Amino acid sequence: LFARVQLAGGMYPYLVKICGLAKTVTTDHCTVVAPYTLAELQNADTIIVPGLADLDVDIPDALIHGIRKAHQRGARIASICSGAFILAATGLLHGLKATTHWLAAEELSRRYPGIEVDANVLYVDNGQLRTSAGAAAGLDLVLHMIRTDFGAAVAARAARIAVMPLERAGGQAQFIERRIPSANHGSLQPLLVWIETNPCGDLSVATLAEKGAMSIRSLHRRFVEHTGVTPARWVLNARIRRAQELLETTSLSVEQVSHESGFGSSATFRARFHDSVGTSPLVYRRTFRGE
DNA sequence: CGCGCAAACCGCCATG
DNA sequence: TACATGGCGGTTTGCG
Repeated sequence: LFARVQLAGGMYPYLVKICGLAKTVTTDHCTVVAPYTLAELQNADTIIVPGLADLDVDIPDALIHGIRKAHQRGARIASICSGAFILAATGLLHGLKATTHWLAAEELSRRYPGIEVDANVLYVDNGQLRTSAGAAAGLDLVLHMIRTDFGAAVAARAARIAVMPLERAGGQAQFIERRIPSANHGSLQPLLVWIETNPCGDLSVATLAEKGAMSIRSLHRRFVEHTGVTPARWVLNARIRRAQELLETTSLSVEQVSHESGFGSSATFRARFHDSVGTSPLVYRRTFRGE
């Protein structure tokens, strides 16, 4: 996913290098070739730690030290799946929230009581340190990084290339509820998609409830349970996301952007935008496009 | 900024 | 009994 990211100017912003202790790593089902050594950890801006096939193997000291050193240097470090056990072994996750594959969550919590393990999220973003659940959640996390690095438009293109949804959940929420396959009843997914594609128009909780064929009370409960935020908050986040994309990719006036994103007035839009993003719409556009 | 009003939120409880 | 639903109403939030 990283390797295919392309900016508007045609350049590829990420250089991906696979490194390891050995030149080749054989897993149950395939062999991975790692052309680079662990020394590469000290040059990387972002380090992705993959999962372990066997949770009981000893984590090599060289790897632990390499990761710690890179962390001190300020490198961004993320784990996928049971890779959280490697990060946990470095001690860096102590006192932080983290996640891992749901089958391994209990074990992680047992071994490292200092880590607040949450098995119900797709990924946890602690800024410099991030952990993600199963393999697919790793892609969600990477997409999230691309979005914060280069904006929604670039991330959207990467998502399209990978044929995956840009946001399985969202906005400002730092974690995302994982959908368990069996929990199909009353899925919010169609509603979320509808909100995402129709930011303008009537998205009051009353119409949302009607659209989702449930009561306002249930809608509210479902949203909090599955997304971590209330319905109105989710709608607001979706509108901010749309506004950001419009600011990034078009030259529409703030007035037009606010209207196209579903805000009733540009005054409200400016206020809400500043609350969520931290800057005004025009400043956001300017800094995003590079002066 | 502040005002007035409507919507949203959420604990509580009844119901199926 | 365990659980999901949804209505009520007091309080908070947010819009114009």
